[in-house]
Amino acid sequence: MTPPKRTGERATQRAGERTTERTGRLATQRTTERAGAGPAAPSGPAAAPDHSHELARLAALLADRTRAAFCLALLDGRAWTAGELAGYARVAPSTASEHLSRLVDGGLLVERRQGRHRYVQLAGPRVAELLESVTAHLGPPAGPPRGLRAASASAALARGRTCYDHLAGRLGVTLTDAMTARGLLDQEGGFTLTDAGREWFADALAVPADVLRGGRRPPARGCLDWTERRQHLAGTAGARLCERLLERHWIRRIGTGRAVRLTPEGSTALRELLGIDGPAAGLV
Amino acid sequence: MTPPKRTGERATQRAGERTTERTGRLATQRTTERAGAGPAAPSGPAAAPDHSHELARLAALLADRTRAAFCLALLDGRAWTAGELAGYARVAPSTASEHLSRLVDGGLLVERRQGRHRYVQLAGPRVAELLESVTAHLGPPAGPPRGLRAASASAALARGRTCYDHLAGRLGVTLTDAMTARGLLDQEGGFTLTDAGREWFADALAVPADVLRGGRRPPARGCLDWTERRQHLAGTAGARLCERLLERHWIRRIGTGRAVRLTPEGSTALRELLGIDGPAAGLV
DNA sequence: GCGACGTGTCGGCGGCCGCCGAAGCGTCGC
DNA sequence: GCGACGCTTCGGCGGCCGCCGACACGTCGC
Repeated sequence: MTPPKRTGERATQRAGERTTERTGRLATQRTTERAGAGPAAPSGPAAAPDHSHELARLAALLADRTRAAFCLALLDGRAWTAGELAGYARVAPSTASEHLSRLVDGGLLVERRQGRHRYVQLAGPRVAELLESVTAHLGPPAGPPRGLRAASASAALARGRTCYDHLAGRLGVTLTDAMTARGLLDQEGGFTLTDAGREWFADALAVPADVLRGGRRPPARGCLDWTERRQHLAGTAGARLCERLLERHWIRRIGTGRAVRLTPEGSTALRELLGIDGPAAGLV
Repeated sequence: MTPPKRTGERATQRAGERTTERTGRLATQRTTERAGAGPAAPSGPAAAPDHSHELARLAALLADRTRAAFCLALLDGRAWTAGELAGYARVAPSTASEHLSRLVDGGLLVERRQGRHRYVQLAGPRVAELLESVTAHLGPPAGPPRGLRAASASAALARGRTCYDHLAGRLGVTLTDAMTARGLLDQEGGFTLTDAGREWFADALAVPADVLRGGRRPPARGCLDWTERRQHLAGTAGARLCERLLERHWIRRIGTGRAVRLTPEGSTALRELLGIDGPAAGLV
C-alpha cells in the first residue's frame, strides 16, 4: 500500500514549472507520468487524458491573492500598466512584475510594451469567460456596506459598467430584459439569439448576422451579474452591442474606471429601439 | 510608491486559511481589507466587491496536482473511497486524507462515512460545471499515443462514457447531433431545448417539461468533449437523458469505470427514437 | 475477542513561494 | 545629455505546503 518514493520526480516537476518559457500559451507542458498510469491504480482504466498537471498549473496562477486581484481588475477588459496594478493590489512594483510574468507565461494575460510602460490585458474572451465562470461559483460578494465615498462610486458601477467586453450592471440587465421581452433573446432553456434578434442586430445596430454566427465564441451567452444577481447578455452579441453603444455615444465611460453612464442621446435611442425608460429603470 | 508593510496581515490571512472550519461551503470567509480599498489605489474606484481572496482560496484547492487529480477522477460523478483515490494518485493514505479534508472544507466535495470507509463525491452539478469549464480552457489533451492495453480501454471511453451526470464521448455527441437534426435542440446561438425538444422528453422519455424548466441549473447546456472536440448535451436535460437510458438498460456501465456501452435494446431504441444507426456511428 | 484494514492525527523535513529592497536598464521629458 | 521614471533582476527572508512514516482509533470479519 505504501506508494513508491517519488520525491525526486516531484522535485523535477516543480523545477519544470518554474522554468516555463515565455510562450504565453495555455498549452500542455511536458507531462510526467503519474495518476492512473501504473499498475497501482485500483479503479480500472483511468484512460482519460491526465489533465491534472495542467489543471493544477492553471489553478496555481489564480491561487495567489495578488494574482487573483490582478485578473479580476483586468476583467474590465482594458489594458493596465504594471505600475497601476501594483498600486491597486498594494504590492511593490518588483512583486507585481514577477506576478505579471507568471500570468503572461501561463497564457492568461498578454502584454504590450510601449515605451517604458508594460501594458497588460486579458488574453482574450476565453480567459474572461474562464474567470467569470470561476467567480460565479464563489459565494455572494463580500460585504454590502463599505466606506462612504466608495458608496457613490459603487452606485455608478451598479448603474452600468463594462464586464470585459460587454455591459453589466443595471444597464446590462435592463437591456437583456428588454431584448427578451421583445422576443430578440430567448432565455427559456439557455441563452439564445432568436431570428428576430439577429434581424434586430442587423437593422438597428448594423451588425450583420454572420458576425453573430460563426467561430468558437458563442453568439449569445449569459453572464452572471454580481450586483444584480441576474444574467446579462455576453458573448459576441454582447460585445458588439457594447461596442456600438460606445461608438454612437449612447453610453460613455466615466473617468478611467469601468463604470459607464447613459447619455441623453442614448436614453432617447434606447427608448425608441427597445422601449427602455432610462430614468424609470434607474439608469441615470 | 513603497507600499505599506503588511507582513503581519498576510500572516493572519494565511493562518485564517488553515483554520477553516469544516463547514464545507464555498462561502465567503472573513475578508481582510486590501485591493482597491485605500487611497493608494491609483486607478479610480475599484468598487467591485473584492473577490480576490475567495478566488485565490478556491483556486488554491485545485492548484495542487494531487487534489486536481482527485477532482478530475471524481468528475465521473461516482463516489470514491479515500483509499481508492490515494492509490489512483499514488500518494500515501495519510496524504490523501489531508487533501480530502481540504477539498471537503472548501466545498468542492461532500463526504459520506460508511463503516470504515470514507466515500467522497463532487458536491454537486455546479462543481462539476466549474471543473468542466476550467478544464475546457486547458490545452488539448496530453498525448495521443499511449500504452498498448490502455488503448483498448480508451477506445471504449471514446465510444461512450459518463461526464459527471450526463453522456459524453461519441455516444454523447451523436445523441446531441441527432437531437439537433430533429429540431429538438437548438445550437444556433447557444444551447437551447426547443418546444419540440420538451415534448420529446415528455413523450419519449417520460420526463415532464417542468422538470426541465426550473431552478438554478440550466435546462440545456453544452459541455465540451475532450475526445470529440465537440459539444454534447449537459444540464438538467443531459442528466435526465443519461438517467433514463441507464434505467431502461439502453446503455450499461462497463465494469467499474466511467465507460458505458450501448446495448442491443438501446441500439434499437435509439434508431426508433432518433434515427441513430449505432454501428455506423461507431457506437458498438 | 482478536487481528486485518481503512482512515485520521501528528511531527518533521524539504522545497517552493510570495514578499521586499537594492541595484540596473531602457525610455521619456526637458 | 541628464535626471526622473517605469520596470526588471537578484538576493534574501519568512512562511506555508505537500509529502511521508509512525501511531492511534474505529470498523469489519472470523
